[in-house]
Amino acid sequence: MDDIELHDLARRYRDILRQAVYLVRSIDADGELSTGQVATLNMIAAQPLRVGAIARNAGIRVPSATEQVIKLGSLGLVERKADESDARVVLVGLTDAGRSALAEANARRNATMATALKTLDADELQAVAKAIPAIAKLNEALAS
Amino acid sequence: MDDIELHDLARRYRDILRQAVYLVRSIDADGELSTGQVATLNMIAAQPLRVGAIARNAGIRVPSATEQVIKLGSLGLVERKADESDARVVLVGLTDAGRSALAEANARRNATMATALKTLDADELQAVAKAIPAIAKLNEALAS
DNA sequence: GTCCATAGTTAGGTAGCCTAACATATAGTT
DNA sequence: AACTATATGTTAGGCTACCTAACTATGGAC
Repeated sequence: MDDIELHDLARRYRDILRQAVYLVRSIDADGELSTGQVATLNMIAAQPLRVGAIARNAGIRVPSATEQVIKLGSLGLVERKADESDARVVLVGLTDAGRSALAEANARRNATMATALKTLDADELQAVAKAIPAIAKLNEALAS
Repeated sequence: MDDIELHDLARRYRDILRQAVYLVRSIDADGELSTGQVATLNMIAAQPLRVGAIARNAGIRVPSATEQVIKLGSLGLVERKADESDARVVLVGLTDAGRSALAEANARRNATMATALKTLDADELQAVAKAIPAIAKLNEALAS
């Protein structure tokens, strides 16, 4: 694929992405938890993470992550634990309430998306499914 | 495609989209114009729009659009004109400076995206290209 | 002409990000 | 062991972009 086509693809991809960004935000606005909050909860679902790791994964600075953690903590969704081997470290994990709030939020968001996906025909669904790994790779390339 | 698969696709699609949202923001952060500002300028590139139309297209409220227009106006990128047939209406159009700033911003963003696209192989590029119309349709479905 | 609807602005508030400055803990050096 | 440099978070203060509520001015219906 030559440069001209590549630039055209870039333009078209950016166009739909811009729209999608807005839509994701509006889907998320339905619930009580913001996009960023759900993203943070998802991150620590598998195992507790330090504040710095949350910041890095979310693409924000450490003080912003601290803020988020404080907020989520005051909502009772996360808890802060000490790291046994390093007293500087704060480990942030889900509470039971956090776990169920996350499950609910994810379910609602996925359901909305699934409903939208139903409007696509089989070929289009196939196209989206096939593109996902490529987009994931693209995301990685953009991240660096 | 049955419901279970659909929900799985929804989840995976939401995952990469969430990442992409963050990346779009970080790409945009490189320039002097914010994501929203460029989106607004793009909107009025073809023909001047009223403040209300800008708000609707951008998915924001009218007062927020007013703010944006004021900001862009003070940067000399847009100009406000009266509508001849309705004195309540404010038409917002690009100035020459706005047009060239927009071209520059788009070029820079597309170039960044094109560079990232170069890391994909032919099959992956094909997959992205094919998915774009489907995603556009999906966006429409989500918008309603 | 009165009344309601529409277009936009102004005022005031909030969420979520930022940088700079700080406190504390660890690790490395002598 | 003491001294210094590095790493982890928090606090303080500020900015942008959004919001709702209240307002002004124009337009349209009756």
